[in-house]
Amino acid sequence: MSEARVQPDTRERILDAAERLFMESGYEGTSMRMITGAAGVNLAAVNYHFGSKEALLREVFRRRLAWLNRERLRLLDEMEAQAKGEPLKPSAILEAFFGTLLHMGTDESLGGMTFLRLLGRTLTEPADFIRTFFAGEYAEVVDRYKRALFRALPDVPHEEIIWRFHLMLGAMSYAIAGTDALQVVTGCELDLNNEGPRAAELLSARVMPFLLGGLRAPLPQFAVSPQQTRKTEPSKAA
Amino acid sequence: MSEARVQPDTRERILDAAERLFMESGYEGTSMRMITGAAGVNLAAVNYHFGSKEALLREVFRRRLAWLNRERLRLLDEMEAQAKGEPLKPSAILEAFFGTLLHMGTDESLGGMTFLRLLGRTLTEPADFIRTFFAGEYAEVVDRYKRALFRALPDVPHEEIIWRFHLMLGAMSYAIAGTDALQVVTGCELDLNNEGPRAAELLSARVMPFLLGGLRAPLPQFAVSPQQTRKTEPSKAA
DNA sequence: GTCTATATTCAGATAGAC
DNA sequence: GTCTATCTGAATATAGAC
Repeated sequence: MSEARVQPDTRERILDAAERLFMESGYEGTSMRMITGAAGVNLAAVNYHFGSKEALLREVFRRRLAWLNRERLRLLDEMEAQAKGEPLKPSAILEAFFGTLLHMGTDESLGGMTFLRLLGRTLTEPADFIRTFFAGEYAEVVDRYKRALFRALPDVPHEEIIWRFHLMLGAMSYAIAGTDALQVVTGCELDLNNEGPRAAELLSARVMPFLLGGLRAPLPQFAVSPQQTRKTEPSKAA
Repeated sequence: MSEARVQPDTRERILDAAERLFMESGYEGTSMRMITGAAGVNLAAVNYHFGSKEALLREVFRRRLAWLNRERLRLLDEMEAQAKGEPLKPSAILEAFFGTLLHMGTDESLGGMTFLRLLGRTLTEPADFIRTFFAGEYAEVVDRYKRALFRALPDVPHEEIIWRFHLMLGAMSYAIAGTDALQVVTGCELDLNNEGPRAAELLSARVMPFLLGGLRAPLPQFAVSPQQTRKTEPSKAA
């Protein structure tokens, strides 16, 4: 990376501004003029540096997901090496997958809470090119973690595990992205916005027990077919 | 609001088309021309009948949420009357809140799966007017259900209950709205799209145990006693 | 109530001077 | 690499005939 010290690097400023604005207003709701205005650069600079608005969005994510994917794979490799062939604990798998994500929220150089919220929100953007982009970016990591969960929960049908993976992703995404949306719905302000870097720790303590509780909940009747699974008694709260 | 004649009712056709297109492409991603084209009506008809695109969106939701809110309140009233002052069971509360929602997915006259997915997806739309609209529509029902949960879980801090309400809403919304988005992420096709009316039953059997497991998961350490905010070990492992 | 035609604004993208 | 000026198309909305 060539450090443009004299100037605060046009490229980076565009990416930072786009990251924040896509988070606040969504992809369709953010115009190039809003981005270049906020970044303090010329309108033409986006197309010069990135080629198009779509390509800009992809680059906004690529620079963050590169680290996230690498870290998630590294942690899984490490845990599996230590386990010497034994299945991992579900809680350890979730901690690696979601904890790594939440860690980004504490580190501004990894995008901080802005990127976390952008990521959660963008997963529901309907545009086709966004969905195909994420499919490619996530494929390897999700496949590895899915297989780790299959081994960790040998009595649970694979389809059920995939469903619960979906549900955990959904809960986590809303917990992060929908902070203000859901606050409006539940009419109650949660202490996330004012906490800055600590927000991710608070989130983690709140969310991880919920996810584990959901993942290990009793199976629905019709899903138990292959071999009668011991009903995981959902340890009562409080 | 005056009744139109025998016609296939321009107003309804616009609402139906808008419901589907907003679900598929989002609010910003759907143009008036797409809507009037799909509905087979004139472009000017939307502004004649509804006044603006924003007002159209609100009306799309109002005609469905009227039933949903009424039914949710009715069920809660009924249960509370039968309980004669005793707290309700958490599972009964969730069944009333989320089961009513899922029931709409089985009934085409209530919008079917199209509306369910639209609702889940629209909760994350960043536009301001959408968020304030939902705040007003949801206020009463959410307040009533929150209070029912407070009574049902007297040992759990209110803030924790609200968080878990958020998380349940998020999981449910993604399970419904993000069907294709998350399928792309997890790289696995779930049997939702082809099941038609049965989709809601399948969803219910899959999702309700997960939600209950999450709601009743062990509490994070710091939520029990307000002073110590230690790093939390989310209780038991596998 | 429905339609045509149009006003107005704003979007993404680019050509070409510097 | 950066900037001005502009192209082209599409968006919402409305005026006014029928």
